[in-house]
Amino acid sequence: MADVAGAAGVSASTVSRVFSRPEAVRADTRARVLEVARRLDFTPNRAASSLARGRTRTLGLLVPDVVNPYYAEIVKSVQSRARAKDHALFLADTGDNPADGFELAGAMARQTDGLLLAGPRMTDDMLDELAQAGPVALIGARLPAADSAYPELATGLRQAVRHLAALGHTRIVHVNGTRAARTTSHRQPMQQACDEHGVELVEQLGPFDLTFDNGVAAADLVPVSGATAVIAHNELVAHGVACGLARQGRSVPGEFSLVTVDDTFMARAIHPALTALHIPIDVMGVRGVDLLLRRIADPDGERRHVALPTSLVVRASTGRPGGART
Amino acid sequence: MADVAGAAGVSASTVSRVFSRPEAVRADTRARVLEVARRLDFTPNRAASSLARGRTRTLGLLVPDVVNPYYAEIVKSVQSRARAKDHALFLADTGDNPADGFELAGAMARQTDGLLLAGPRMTDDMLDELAQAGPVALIGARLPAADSAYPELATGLRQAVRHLAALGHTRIVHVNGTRAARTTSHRQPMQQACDEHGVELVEQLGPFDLTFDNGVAAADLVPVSGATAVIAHNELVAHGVACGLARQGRSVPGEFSLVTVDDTFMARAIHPALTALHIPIDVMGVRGVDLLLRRIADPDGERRHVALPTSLVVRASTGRPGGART
DNA sequence: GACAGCTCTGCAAGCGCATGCAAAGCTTGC
DNA sequence: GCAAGCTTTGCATGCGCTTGCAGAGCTGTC
Repeated sequence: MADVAGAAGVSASTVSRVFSRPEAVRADTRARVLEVARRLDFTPNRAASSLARGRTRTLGLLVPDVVNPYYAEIVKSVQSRARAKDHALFLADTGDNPADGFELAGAMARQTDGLLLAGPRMTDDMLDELAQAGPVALIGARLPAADSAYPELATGLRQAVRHLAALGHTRIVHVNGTRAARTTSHRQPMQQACDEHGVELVEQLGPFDLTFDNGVAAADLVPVSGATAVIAHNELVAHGVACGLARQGRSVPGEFSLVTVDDTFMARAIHPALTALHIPIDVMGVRGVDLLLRRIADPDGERRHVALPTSLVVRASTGRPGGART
Repeated sequence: MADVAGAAGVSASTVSRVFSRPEAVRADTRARVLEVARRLDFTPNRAASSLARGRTRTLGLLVPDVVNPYYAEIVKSVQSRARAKDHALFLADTGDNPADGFELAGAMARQTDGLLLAGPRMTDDMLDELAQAGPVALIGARLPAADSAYPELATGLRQAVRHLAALGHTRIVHVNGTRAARTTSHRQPMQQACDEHGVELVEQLGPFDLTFDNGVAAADLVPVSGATAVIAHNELVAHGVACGLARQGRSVPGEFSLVTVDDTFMARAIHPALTALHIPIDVMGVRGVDLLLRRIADPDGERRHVALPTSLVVRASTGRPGGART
């Protein structure tokens, strides 16, 4: 920095200001400094800047599993937004273990300005503690402990039920996970929607997480449930169900209709393409970043919860029961 | 830090040493300091440490598209290895544009100790420049400019051809991309293997990248090619082909056999599960990180190129041509 | 018992940038 | 033409940690 200052005939502070608060420097000096900086290939050292400011301009993102396309899309969206806001992104893959996630989050909190938790796998206590310790925003889950951007699934689920009912289905299986209230809280609206349309609802809560393999296992139970349609509570499990049904030689949507919650590129990458409850993941990521940045700027501001609308995208995996023509 | 030093009755330097070079401090003082640090909830400030040492203990990873499971698995593996080696990971999604990737890489290089490039979408000149400027390692591609961990595809491809020939196929389509030598360099071994087994090879290099949509498009051309088997040069395009064939009502492996290069969870998440040329992505990520760390430690060491073995995993998407029984 | 050779600890000087404060330069109004 | 008020710049200090150097404490040897 000193070199640039010398070459441009100004003091180091002016050079510093050119990069940190450009509006505080007269336009022509600024231009001159920038020109010299470019010529000397100078860029402010981030570490030094972080130290002096007490800000790292870095955000941390924790996801349970980057390989899951749902989270991969969140990562993509968050990364892009963070970059647009001139922040770098630390990524950590926490796995399913709450303790690991908490520990990782703690470690990360110390080297970032704030944390973004997507699909957090930790107890409410842990979350409270993290949110207490520093800026935190949640993506894809709504919890009182921190700001959050989450999908408003209730109306979408209602839409899905209506769609199936309209096609003539009278008994639906809902393949759901068991991971606490965060995924089971949607039984209520589902049940309501079914009641409204005179559809029977079978909640299949198997003792499992929403994984592909468990979807395959669930597929075995579908035919014996007497239902003709399945709503899977995430896409991985939906693909498992689709795959399991195919292996049994069952046709979709001929014998069974299938709707998935979540809508990543994979829903369109199989045949038949899945009818899906679309969640605007990209928007969720953007809003998450914005919430976090706002919290960083104003640690004591009011807590915000942003609900994103979901909607049904009808594709090829749903049809009339029994394969009847419309 | 001063507080801890005071409370433990030592100087700040000792506290610093406890965290940065613990072996240089006597065991009992170390224990005492650690105890006090724990009690006061003290952790060394990364930014200050980075500034003083000139090392960030941070690695940067650039991928063209996190949503592509191939890269997602690389991210997972790299992240985990970096963490095991006590380094944090910056992630950037560069998209397909070489210039963007280069610019992002440059920005990232300045705030990390080294860069990991997975499936780099940039010109050799850009790569050279980056490698010149700082530690760089390549994942999934072998180029002279930098250390690399890459899949040795030739033998795997030969295996795939042998497999198809053994099943009775005599004409194979190879759906490949056009992105420079990095993906087209495998025509040679393919051709050789085909010659050895008396199989005709149709190289379908369409003017496209290896995306899902282009796979769907390629599927239209498969039936008219007269071939009975397809080898897709990455998994996305393979899924496109599978999907395209299914939409046309063609059966796999009944009418057409399909082999994919790359083997992510998606290969098993569709029906029929894809016969795949397995690439040990996790190992590749680990080796990439190790190569980079070694280069960081010894910037002038000899350049290394680690070839990872690939092998064919036979699943349900390949069979005898015409659906004949074995 | 003295001295060489260790190990362990403290001192002090940075690492590269940000910023409060004061000085210098400029504008505006009367 | 001058003072008040604003903008622009430089000085000096500090952010929290690392590390070369030197002194202090120890061990072992002759």
